[in-house]
Amino acid sequence: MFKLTRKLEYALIALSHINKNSNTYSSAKEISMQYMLPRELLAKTLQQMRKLEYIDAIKGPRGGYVLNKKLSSISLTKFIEDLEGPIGLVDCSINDDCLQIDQCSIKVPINKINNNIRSILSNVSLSEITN
Amino acid sequence: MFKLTRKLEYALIALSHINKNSNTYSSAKEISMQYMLPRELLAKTLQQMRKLEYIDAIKGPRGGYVLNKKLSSISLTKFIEDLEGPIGLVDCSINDDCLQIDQCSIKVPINKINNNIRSILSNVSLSEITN
DNA sequence: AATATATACGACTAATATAGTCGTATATAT
DNA sequence: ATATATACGACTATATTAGTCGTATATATT
Repeated sequence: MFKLTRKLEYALIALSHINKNSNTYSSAKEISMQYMLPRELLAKTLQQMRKLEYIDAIKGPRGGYVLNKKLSSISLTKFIEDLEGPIGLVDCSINDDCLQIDQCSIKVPINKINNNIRSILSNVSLSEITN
Repeated sequence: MFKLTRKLEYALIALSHINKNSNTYSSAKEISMQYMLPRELLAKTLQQMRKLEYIDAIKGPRGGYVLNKKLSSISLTKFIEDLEGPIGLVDCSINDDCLQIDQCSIKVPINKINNNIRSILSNVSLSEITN
């Protein structure tokens, strides 16, 4: 319950690695080998992070990725939602199509908890995870 | 991301209903109709809650379920983990079989966040959700 | 110019987890 | 006796997540 996806795990591990090796470009190959992560999936994740402008990509031999944003300026909520979509304990925290309408007894309290979780994650920056 | 399972949703809705109708027994049929929940799945969920002694069951006509525990005395962490197993953002918060071992850069900070989430949920009682 | 190495990306398959159904047994109030 | 309710295991369906593959493109190096 409440597991992070592997994509997120890999993304965080990759960012941590790229951050610690900011003097060079880190390639998908290098990261996948060092942490024993499936290469192609990691590559896709890195590509997604580049699209989201978390990192920059340099093609060709000796190429790879570098940070493009200050990790301390990114909250975990933003990062998770950028990669995986909105955080919501129940569907109706995200959209409105629920048959229950007024019948539903738990919507309000669940959404409070949802906000609490988002707020915890908002108070954690990526640098706290990748350091 | 971070969605509750339907089982959990149904369980909370059912508890809320049973709680509000503590003068009679609430049946699976009645609850499933009122909230438009799939009957069999709800029934299973109620059976699981009975096994966990959250509710008592009475068989036969006019039978159904009643509360067997004070909702205010049960934390959401306990309830979720009883129904769905341990809360853990990553597998290594739960078990130890990870190839990474020392290599892993994110284990410690992730586990801190995990504890924060568990602690939020621990400070919410079922009565806060079902009232 | 040729080669090797790297990212980019869409299409695909595989694996897993969640959701939901069905059949049958048992208890009990009327 | 009958109807209504829980109990429960086996099963199927669906959705989500995880992972692979093929092909294109850019570029440093020789």
